[in-house]
Amino acid sequence: MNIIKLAKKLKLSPTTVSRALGGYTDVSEATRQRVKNFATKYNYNPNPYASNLASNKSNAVGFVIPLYGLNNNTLNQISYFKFVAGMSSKINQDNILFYMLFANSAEEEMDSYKKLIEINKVKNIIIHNVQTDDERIDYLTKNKINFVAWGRSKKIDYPWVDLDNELSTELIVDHLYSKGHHKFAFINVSEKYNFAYLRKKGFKNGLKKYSLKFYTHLYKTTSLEDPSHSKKITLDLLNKNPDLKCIICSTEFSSVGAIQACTELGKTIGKDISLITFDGPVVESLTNPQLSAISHPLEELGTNAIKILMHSDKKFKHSSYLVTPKIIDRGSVQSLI
Amino acid sequence: MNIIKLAKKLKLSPTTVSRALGGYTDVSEATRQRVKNFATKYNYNPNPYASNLASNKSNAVGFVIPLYGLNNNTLNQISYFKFVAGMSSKINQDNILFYMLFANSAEEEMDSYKKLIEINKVKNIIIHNVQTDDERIDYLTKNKINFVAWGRSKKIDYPWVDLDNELSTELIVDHLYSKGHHKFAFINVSEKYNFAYLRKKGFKNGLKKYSLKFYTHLYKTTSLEDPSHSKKITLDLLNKNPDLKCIICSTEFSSVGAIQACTELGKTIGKDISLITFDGPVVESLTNPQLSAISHPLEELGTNAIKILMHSDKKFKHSSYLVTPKIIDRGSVQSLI
DNA sequence: AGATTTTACCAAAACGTTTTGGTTGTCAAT
DNA sequence: ATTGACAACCAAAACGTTTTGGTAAAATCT
Repeated sequence: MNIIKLAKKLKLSPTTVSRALGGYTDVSEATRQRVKNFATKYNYNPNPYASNLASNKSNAVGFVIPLYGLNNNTLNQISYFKFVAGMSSKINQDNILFYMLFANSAEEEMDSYKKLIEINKVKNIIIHNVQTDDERIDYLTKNKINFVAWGRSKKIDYPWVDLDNELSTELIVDHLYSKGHHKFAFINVSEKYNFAYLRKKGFKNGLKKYSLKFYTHLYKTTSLEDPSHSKKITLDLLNKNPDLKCIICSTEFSSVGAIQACTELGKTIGKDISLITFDGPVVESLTNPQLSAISHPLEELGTNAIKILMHSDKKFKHSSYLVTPKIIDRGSVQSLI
Repeated sequence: MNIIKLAKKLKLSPTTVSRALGGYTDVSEATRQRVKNFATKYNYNPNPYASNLASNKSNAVGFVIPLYGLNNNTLNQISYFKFVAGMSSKINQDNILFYMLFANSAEEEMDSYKKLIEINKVKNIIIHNVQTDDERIDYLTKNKINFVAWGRSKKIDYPWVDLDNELSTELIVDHLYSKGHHKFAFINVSEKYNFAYLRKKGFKNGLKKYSLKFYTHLYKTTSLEDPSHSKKITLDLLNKNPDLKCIICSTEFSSVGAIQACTELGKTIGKDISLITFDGPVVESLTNPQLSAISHPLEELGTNAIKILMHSDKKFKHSSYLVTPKIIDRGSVQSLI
C-alpha cells in the first residue's frame, strides 16, 4: 500500500492525502478523518525513504557512544545503554530513524559526528560530556544542526538535559536525617570530576539544612575504579571513629570496598553500620547485602532529550530538563528512631 | 554533492557513475577508478534515502533488544551493548541504516519486529534467543526478510552466529590441566538454560580428553542471579572436600558468591584455592581479587552477524560463524607445577 | 449582484538515486 | 565486406513521497 493507491481508494489526490496526514489546515476535518480511517484500515505507512528524500528533512537522530577513556569500563557504558533505551522509547512513537555510532578514540568520535551529518544527512543530534570550547558545538552550529546536550555548561547557551548530582546528595542527607542519623562519613571521588564536585556541594547543602557540621576528617576521596582503596579508607574511618554509624559512598566501586571493610570488621550493614550509595548495575543486583541508594532515572533523561530535540520550536531558543533522583530503600540504613 | 553534479564533473552520465561505484562490469576499469577518485575528492556519498527508494532494497538493518525476562537485569543487557558495538563497526563502513528498538515485553518485542518491517521497510534483521517454533522465524520467512540469528537451533536451518559455550568449558579444563590441576568442582546454573547445558557438556569433554573423572558430588547448580546461594554451595564444597583446590564458576554472579565463601574461610584465591569463571563486566573490573576467566568476544560476533546478513549470496543457503572464546589469565589459578 | 476572501482540493515538479532497455563503436570471425 | 559478439556507455523511467503554485467553488462582504 502506498499513497497513490490509498488516494485512489479515497477518490482524492495524493497531495490531499499527504496533507491530511501531515496535519495541514487546508484539508477539511471530515476528509482528514476519512483519510486517517482509510490509512489504518489499509495499513498504510508512508515510506520513510521517500518522505525523507522528498522533504529533505531527515527526521533522523544521531548519537555517538565513546568506548574510550572513562567509558572504557563496561560498567560505565551501562549509563549510555539506559539513556539510549530512554531515547528509543520516544523515538519509536514517531517514525524517527535513529543512528548510533561507537567511537574508540577522540578522533574517531569527531569523525563519527561528521559521518552522521555528511553521509547520513542527519539533522538532529544528541551530544554529551560537553567541554568548554567543545569543537562539536562549533561544528554543529556551523552546519545548522539541531542538537541537545546531555550535561550543562556554564559558558555556552544550548538546550540540555542533565542529572541533578547536587540534589542527589542533598536527598541522601534528607533520607539519613529522617532515619535519625546526624553524623556521616562521605567517601567521594576526586573533585576534578564535575559530578563529584556537585555531589560534595549537595552534601554540604544538606548538612546546612539541618544545621549539621561538615567534618573534614569524615570526608575522603578515593579512586574511580578500584574498590580496594575505598576498603582501606573505610577500615581507617571505622577504626579511628568508633562512634561512626553511617557512611555515604559516591560510586558503586567505592561501596563494594566499603562492604568488604564492614564485613571484615564483623559489622552488620543495616544494623551496626549504615551504608548508602549511588545506584548502578552492581548495586542493583550483586552486592551482599543489598544497599540503599540514590538512583538517577537515565531512561527519563533520554526520553526528554528526544522530546526537546524534535520539538525545538524556534520560539524556545534553549529548553532544558533536569531529572530528579530518587532514594531506593533497600534496608542498608538503620533507623535510629 | 550529488550524483548528477559528480557526473557532470566527470563528463559521464549519472548511470555510469552509479554503475561504476556499484561495481558493475559494464564499466571499464579506467573509468571506474576515475569515478572513485572524483567521488572521494568531492566527498560524494550517495544519499541513502534516495538509493533505498530507487532500489527498493533497503540496506537497513534492524535489531530489537528485550528489556524484560532474563534481560531485565542490567548486567545481562551489557552483552547486547557489546554485540551492538560490534555490529555498528561493520555497519558504519558500508552506508547501512541501522534501526534499534527496545521492548519491555514479549508482545512489544513482536510488535517491534513488525514495525521494523512494515513501517520502516527494513529487509534485514538480526534476531536472538531463538526458540523452537519461534513465531519470529515464521513471520520473517513469510515476509521474505533476510535474517541472521544470534544463537543456533537444532531443528531449523537458517544463518546464525553463536558463542561456543561448549568449547569454553573445554578450554577452561585445558587451562586448569596445564597448570597441574586434576580435580575440579563446577558450579553451573540449571541445565534448562541451553548455554548451561552446553557448558556442562564441554566440561565433560575436557575431562575425557585428559582421562579425568566426572565427580557428581563436585558438580552443583545454583541460581542465575543470587550470589548468596553459590556462596553457600562453595562453603559446603570446601568443608566437605578438604582436598579440593579448584573451582569453576559458570556465571559472574556465582563467582562473586564463591569469592565471599573463600574469603570467609580464610583461603587466599590463587594460592590456597584456584577459581576461574566466565568473563563479564563485574569480573572484568570489580571483583577482589581479580579472577581468571573465559571471555566471549561479543563484538566480533556482532561484526560477523552483519557480514553474513549483508552478503547473503544466494549460493550460501545458510552461512554461520562460531566465535572462539579466550582464556584471560588474571592469576586466580595457582600453578601446581 | 458583484467583488473579495476563504475553503478545499489538485496537477506537476522535485528529491537523488537505481534500473531498464537500449545505442554506438570496436574487434574478430567468416 | 559483412556478421556477430562484446565492451562501454547513456536516456529515460521508476521509486513514493512532499512541496509549490495553482484553481474552482463556497462563503462573506459591500
